[in-house]
Amino acid sequence: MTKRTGECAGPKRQSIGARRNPETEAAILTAAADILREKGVRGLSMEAVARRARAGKATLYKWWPTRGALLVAVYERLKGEHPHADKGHLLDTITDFYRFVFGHWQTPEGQVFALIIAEAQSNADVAEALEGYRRERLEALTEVVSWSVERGEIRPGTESRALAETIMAAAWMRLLTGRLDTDPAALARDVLSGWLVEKQ
Amino acid sequence: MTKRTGECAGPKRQSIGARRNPETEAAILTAAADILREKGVRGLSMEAVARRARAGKATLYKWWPTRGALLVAVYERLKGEHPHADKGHLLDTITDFYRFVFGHWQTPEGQVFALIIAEAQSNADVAEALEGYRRERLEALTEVVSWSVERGEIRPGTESRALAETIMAAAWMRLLTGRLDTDPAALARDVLSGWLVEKQ
DNA sequence: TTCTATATGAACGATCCGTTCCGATATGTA
DNA sequence: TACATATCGGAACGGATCGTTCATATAGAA
Repeated sequence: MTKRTGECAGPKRQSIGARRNPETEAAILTAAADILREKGVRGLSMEAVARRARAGKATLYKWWPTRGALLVAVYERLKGEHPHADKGHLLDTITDFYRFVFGHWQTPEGQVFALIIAEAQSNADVAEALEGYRRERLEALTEVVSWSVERGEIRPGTESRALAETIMAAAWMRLLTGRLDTDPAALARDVLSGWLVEKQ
Repeated sequence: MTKRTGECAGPKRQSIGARRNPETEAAILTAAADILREKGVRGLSMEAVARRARAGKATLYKWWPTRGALLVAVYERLKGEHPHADKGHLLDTITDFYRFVFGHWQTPEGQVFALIIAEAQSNADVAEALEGYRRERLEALTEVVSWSVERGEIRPGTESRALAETIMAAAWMRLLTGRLDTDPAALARDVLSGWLVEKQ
């Protein structure tokens, strides 16, 4: 079994003097993202990224000292905006939320997120970055939920943040167990119906 | 930086004829579990396991062709029973459930579970084993929830399996984001209070 | 006894690790 | 102009692991 060693892509760059070359940074992050898409996280070696980006390993290690740092950088670059458009009813809003994230996670770019969670289990740098992102997303989701609470859609006394975390956990669970084909509307109903004041 | 290469432990075994040596299997799985405890998943190389178990690499690869297969075998051996003692009230039952799993996941043995989930993101064998385990656990939890539904504790019309999955997802979320110090009672309340007929 | 399947230990070529050199390039300052 | 500075690509290193393949020894099964 001959192991295909990654091909080189793109032109070679040079130093542009006593400052960092933005093209080099872009080329490396692009190469890393491409490798992740094509070969998964197991194929993402520093060697392979340097080869593909036509960059020196010294350059790579200078700016991203660990594989975790590189992974986080790729992720920061790829992560899309999660719009939380308030649809007037929380059930619709969360259905849309699930539809959006499941769709996003099914794209090659979105699949990186599962790898980030995986890497975070054995890499403190990645874990820290993931935790920051989780908090950020939780706050945004909490805000949407709290609007619904103010409108009286939800049982009085409900803690918005707790419910938001439940909503988020259900999504992560589907991601990590390969069930992104779950029906967003059904999931939203399963998660939320207990909390809604007006029973459907 | 001198990298400590794992020590050998235990006696050397021999062939016991034209059949598999159960001592070899035990020695290898024990060595793998020990390495996981001591050095984490990054230290779990086939080389290191063979060295520590005083086994030949050929033997290792014969029975566990991939690292994922070995990880699953270790996990199958370590996984403890999750007792779902019905406490009469679902809130108490789930509080106990969270207390048990968080405690278990904080032990060296339990930490393997997070690594299994991580490995499942890039290893189909592990993903399949994880999915089987998830289904098994979900059924057990669903049963407990359904008892509660029958007792009338929960809003009528609640789907036991959906609620059970929500309960489980909340636990996984805490595991994967390093928040096993979450208060079990508070979490159970945050997840369940919307579904309980008698408020708070 | 002969056949078969196992277990250990050693070696192989290959890959990746993290680091360290080198020479070339281009900026900013004196 | 002259020079120090900082980057970049490329190559090499010692070490570790990978997955495979030998040789040798063991002992049950036919």
